[in-house]
Amino acid sequence: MVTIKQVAKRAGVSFKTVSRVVNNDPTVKAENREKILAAIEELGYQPNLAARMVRKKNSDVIGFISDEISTTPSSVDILRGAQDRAWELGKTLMVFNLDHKKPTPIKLLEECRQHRAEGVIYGAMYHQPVELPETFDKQPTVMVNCFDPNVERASIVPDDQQAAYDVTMQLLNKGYKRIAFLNLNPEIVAAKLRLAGFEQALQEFNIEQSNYLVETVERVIDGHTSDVTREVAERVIEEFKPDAILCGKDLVALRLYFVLEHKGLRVGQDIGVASFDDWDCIPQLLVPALSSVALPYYQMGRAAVSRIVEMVGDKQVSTHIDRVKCQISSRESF
Amino acid sequence: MVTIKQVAKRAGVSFKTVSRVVNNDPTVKAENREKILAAIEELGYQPNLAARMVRKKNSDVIGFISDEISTTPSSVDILRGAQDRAWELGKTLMVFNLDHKKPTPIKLLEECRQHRAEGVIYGAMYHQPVELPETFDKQPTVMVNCFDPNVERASIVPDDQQAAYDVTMQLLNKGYKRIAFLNLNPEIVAAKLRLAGFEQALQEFNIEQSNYLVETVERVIDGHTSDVTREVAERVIEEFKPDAILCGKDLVALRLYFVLEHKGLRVGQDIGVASFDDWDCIPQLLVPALSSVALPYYQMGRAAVSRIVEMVGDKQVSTHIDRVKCQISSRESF
DNA sequence: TTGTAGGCGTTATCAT
DNA sequence: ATGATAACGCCTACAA
Repeated sequence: MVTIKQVAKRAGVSFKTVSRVVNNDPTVKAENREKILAAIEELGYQPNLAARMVRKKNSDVIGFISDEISTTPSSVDILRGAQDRAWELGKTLMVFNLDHKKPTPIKLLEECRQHRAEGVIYGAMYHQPVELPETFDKQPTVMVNCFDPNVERASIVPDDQQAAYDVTMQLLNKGYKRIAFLNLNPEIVAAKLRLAGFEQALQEFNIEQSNYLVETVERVIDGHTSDVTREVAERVIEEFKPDAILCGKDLVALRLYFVLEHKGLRVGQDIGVASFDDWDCIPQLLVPALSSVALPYYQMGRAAVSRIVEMVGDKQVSTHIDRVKCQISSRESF
Repeated sequence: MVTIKQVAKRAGVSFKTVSRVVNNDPTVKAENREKILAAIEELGYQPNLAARMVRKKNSDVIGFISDEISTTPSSVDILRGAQDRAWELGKTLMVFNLDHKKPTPIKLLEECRQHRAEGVIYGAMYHQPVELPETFDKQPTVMVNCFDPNVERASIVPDDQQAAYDVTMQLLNKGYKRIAFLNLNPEIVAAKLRLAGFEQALQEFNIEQSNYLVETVERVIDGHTSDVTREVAERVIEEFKPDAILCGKDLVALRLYFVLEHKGLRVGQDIGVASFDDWDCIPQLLVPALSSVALPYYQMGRAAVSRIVEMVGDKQVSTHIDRVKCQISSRESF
């Protein structure tokens, strides 16, 4: 590999002058700068970041420990956002995956520290509580799409309650009066928060208990989650006769579309449908296109990096939880 | 940060002895090893990889330039596979995303070289030709899910032709006699290869041209691809009356299911359906569950890292193209 | 404006 | 079995 000294020799100056050019120090004679830049070009010199890192105190590296994030199709956007923001700020994101049978978070954190990461981001595949080991206190840490139920830690999560409130309000404002909510497994954080937002909106409209319904479409048996959307949806439509259905995620809506197609009910006309996730191409693929509340994963990823860089700079630890607003992608299903 | 010297002081030995312990050099007295390990534990010492890298010639870093890979839900599995394999081999994968309006591949390659990456993997979101700049010749390079149409370069791609051949053979063996193939945009590599595999199987069964049909379900207008599965499927079913339909991807099959539901045709009974991708939970979500040929993304990611590590070790450049076999996930749709 | 000396944390060499 | 000493490529401080 080409070193700074070889460039210096080629350009006929001392290596320090080359260093100045590389680091944009203005105190270099234009003529020398030209020569040096030419030499750099010719030799294909690239500064050795490792050597630089040894001498300087900052590594410009941010660790990202992703708890099955890249296993889940939608939440990869967190990584994309984080990557993009890191690039903008001149930082390098070093990503480590954490799978079922894979290294512990502690091992991955050690890896981060060996690379002298200035801070560490811990991201989860879906909004959930995560108890991080104490070792995470040793450097700035930001949690994305998760939070520590015991310790106060800087966190970025989607505002699920606002999301449910907003979409329910929009349904009510459009005149829907009997809404059924096909919620996810009630144990998960998002389901709880969305239920709260849903009921909050209903209260504002003074909708009575008999005029709305909440059902779960996920059965958990032995830790395995199975989906029962079709049977639940059929029953709900038969017995409760809703004029609109809010789905816990796009895949629930997708199954619902099949049920409605089968029953001859036209989405957007005979019955309104709304959903959460706005996952990839699924909403546009459906006919009519599904209105869905987008989870702001990309923004969350960006926010996480912004936050960690702030923490590294200020040294002041602000441990508040950022709830990122979710936007409704309005289409034709209600 | 704790240095090796601080550990040495604590343990009452020279820093070189500590270095030996850290690097598993057996020539250290057991008693001293104990003391040193204890000191390391107490101080929370983590070796500085940057400093190590300055001294050693190998960085154990592999660069991964992902061309919109993480934008595409399925192909992230390439990254997962690469990460996993890298971890197994004691390497660190440094991932850089390449988006539409983002840094050029050349810039990202420079980044890799600044980190002294031992080799670079270039991954694409879907099987396609990619012309890499000449600068990629300067170090071991492996292409995943893509290939260079001009230069011979080590590449890992899915065996689309075999995939189509296998699934078509399976359809024919099960007794289907009039197969319609709803293929993707014929300009893309996968579509061409699959068509070849499809026809190869038909020939082996001596199926005449009048007894199979190939249609495109993607319209490209001004560079934008739009899907016309529904209208094409309706026409094909009406006019050609196939007993089985092979879909270019799961999302095409998904749309087809709606058409079939609408027409009252029962999948797996009145008509067989097969597909490519085996994308996430979509195949299982459909009723009956969709049989689909899985793209071996995870394996390809692993293979890419294995390959680059070999190249780094052997210095002998083998530029052949690895075609990774695709497995059929058999379910109930045919 | 430029160059020299010293040091960052580690590994390699060669004594002891 | 252990420890000085040099070296890696770069940056900082200071001197010229």
